[in-house]
Amino acid sequence: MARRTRPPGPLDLRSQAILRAVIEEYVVSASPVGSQALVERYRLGVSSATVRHILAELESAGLLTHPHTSAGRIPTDAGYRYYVESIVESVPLPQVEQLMIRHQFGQVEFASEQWFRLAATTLASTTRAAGLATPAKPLAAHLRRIDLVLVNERLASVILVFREGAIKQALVSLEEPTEQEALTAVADLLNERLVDRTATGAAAALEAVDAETPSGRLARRVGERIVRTLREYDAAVIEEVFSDGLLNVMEAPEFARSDKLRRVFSALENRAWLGELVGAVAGSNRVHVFIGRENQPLEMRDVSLVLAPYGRPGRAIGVVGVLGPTRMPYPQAIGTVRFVSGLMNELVDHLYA
Amino acid sequence: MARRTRPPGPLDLRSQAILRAVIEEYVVSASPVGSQALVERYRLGVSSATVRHILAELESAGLLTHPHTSAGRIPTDAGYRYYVESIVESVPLPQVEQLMIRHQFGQVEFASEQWFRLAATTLASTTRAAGLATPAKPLAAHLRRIDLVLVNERLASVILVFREGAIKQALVSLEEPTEQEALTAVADLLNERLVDRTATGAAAALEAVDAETPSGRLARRVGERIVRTLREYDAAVIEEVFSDGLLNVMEAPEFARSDKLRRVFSALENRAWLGELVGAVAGSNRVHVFIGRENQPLEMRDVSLVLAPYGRPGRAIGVVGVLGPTRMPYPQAIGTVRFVSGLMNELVDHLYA
DNA sequence: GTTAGCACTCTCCCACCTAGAGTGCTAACC
DNA sequence: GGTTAGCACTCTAGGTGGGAGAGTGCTAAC
Repeated sequence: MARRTRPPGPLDLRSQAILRAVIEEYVVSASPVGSQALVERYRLGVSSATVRHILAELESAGLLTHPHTSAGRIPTDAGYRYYVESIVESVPLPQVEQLMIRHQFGQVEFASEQWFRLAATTLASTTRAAGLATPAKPLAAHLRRIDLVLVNERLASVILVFREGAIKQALVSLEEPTEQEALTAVADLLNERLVDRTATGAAAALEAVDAETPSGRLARRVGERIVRTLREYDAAVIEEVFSDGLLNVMEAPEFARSDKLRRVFSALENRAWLGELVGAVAGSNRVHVFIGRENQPLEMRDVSLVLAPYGRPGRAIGVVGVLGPTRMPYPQAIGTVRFVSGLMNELVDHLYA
Repeated sequence: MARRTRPPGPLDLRSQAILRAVIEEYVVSASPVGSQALVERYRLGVSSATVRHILAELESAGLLTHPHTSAGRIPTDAGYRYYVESIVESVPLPQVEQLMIRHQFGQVEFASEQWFRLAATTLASTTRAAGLATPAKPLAAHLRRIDLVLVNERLASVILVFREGAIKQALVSLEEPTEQEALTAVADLLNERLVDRTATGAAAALEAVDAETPSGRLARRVGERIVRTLREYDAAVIEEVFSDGLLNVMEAPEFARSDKLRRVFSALENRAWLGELVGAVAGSNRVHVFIGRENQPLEMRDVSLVLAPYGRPGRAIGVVGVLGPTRMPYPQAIGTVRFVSGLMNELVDHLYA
């Protein structure tokens, strides 16, 4: 038997149809699919013996597998991959649902910090999987405005507004008792010098501030805090990943025992990996699919991700998508993610138009 | 047998000691405790037969129960309640850990939006349960400052800074193409009229703005958006519940099958209930313990919560605490929650001092 | 190339058994 | 009267064995 996991290669149409049938049957039934069931439920025009023959071929090509001798076939990760790449088209979200979702987004049109949350929630309920979304993070933060508010005489709150609409806040302790007027003057000065700059630009501009006068020292101190906040903001790969509908994933029978679930949750807490994914997805404008063991951290071996970027290329990028069991209705998931990322693009466009 | 769940009543010292031994043994072993094991591991000075007798009494008092005839005893919710109320004192966190935690909080002393996240993370890792925390939400939002930034000629971003240091952002669409100068003028006007007011006060003050001039109309439009944002902020019972370490809960053997876990997660998504809890806890300055079925939503029947408020009574209140299986080391959990809520109080005090 | 037929394999489920843990009760003891 | 040893009893966990059912792979015929 030299034909052990022969590389996939192009499949003839009949084999494709059978692979497709196995996958689509398995996606709904969650249990191995036998040759009998296939001939009964799909008009393949051949007998179960022939189907068995082809199933054996698909298995030796590495696209299907066997839990044990006398069980039906289940797709491998490679099988799903072939299915997604070569067999099916994505299924667009039905018009009715598109309208409903547009309506919901209309409700939060003027609350930009809600957008990505709603995206995750929408994806979760539409695909019955977990929805994921990150806010659109600027590649390099450009200051748009600085605001200083006195909290008490030795503590000030710095509010930074970025060109992309994001906001950051930080506290600065003050060396001397200070009044709001002095702070406001410093804010005016810093607005003049630092606005429209990135972290390094702001640091350079700050050097030019006279450190001899009391107000100059105050400006320096506050300015340094601002630069540090900018640097921290730039350094964060992703600011936040919002997820919703993890309950949907818990309901899948493959996660009935909680050790598998635990793996998924611990992977979701793995910020470094999520950052990498966002990076991978942000590059192009497509919907990306990551299936089972294709995912770097082994914890994610039982789930698939369907992700798409949104935002303004080169300026601010976020990611939306779904996470579900590898046994996932990919065509629908891809269609839904495509629609939602498009919607997010429209919203973000308003900020730049 | 008329002695079916006789009300607890005061227990003699020996019964208390045995109840305590059963609970503490069960908390670490997670399996029913028999009379034999008790005499072996705790010097009770009596034989297993006597212990059996007392166990039977504790059971008829409703403090212990039996999974089945030939199994040992496990505590009931009432048993844990009696244990927490009448038998044990809370165990303070060891000095070493207190220092480590203080050090970590020192790192984020000037990043107030991190405080409650760190609280949850700290509680999770220290108690090996899930940590929960809400930001300190003002009871009624007082405006401290308004900032307007032009996004594009028909869209402006409103930034509201509250007395308590919180920030809210909203977008306003503008009826006519507008320049930043005009917006800044409006911001000055609104700052003058609306600052230090609550939602209703601001709405009243807005009435006085002349709606005839173009800038008056702009001020009205922006002002109305501000009032709506204030109202929304006030209406939200809790803004956000941050949780960390849910993995710890998943690891407990009682959640090996995922249906129980699912219940917990779905209860955590129940905002209304969390709001009620926060309300209940916010009133007094104690650590509150909610055990198993004492919790309103039946989904929470398998877990306990140990919660404490922090913040400024009458002004801004948040809640920190842990969520774990009912089989939880209560004395340690209570001690840790008490310590962390004290720490949070210190941090918040800086904002008011 | 396709199909019917068939032996084979493996899981699932049920019934059954045994060992072990722990109980409740009773009678004796201090 | 409280405490204890002894004992019969109950229930679970875990192991064994067998039968039904599903599905396979192979072979020989079409």
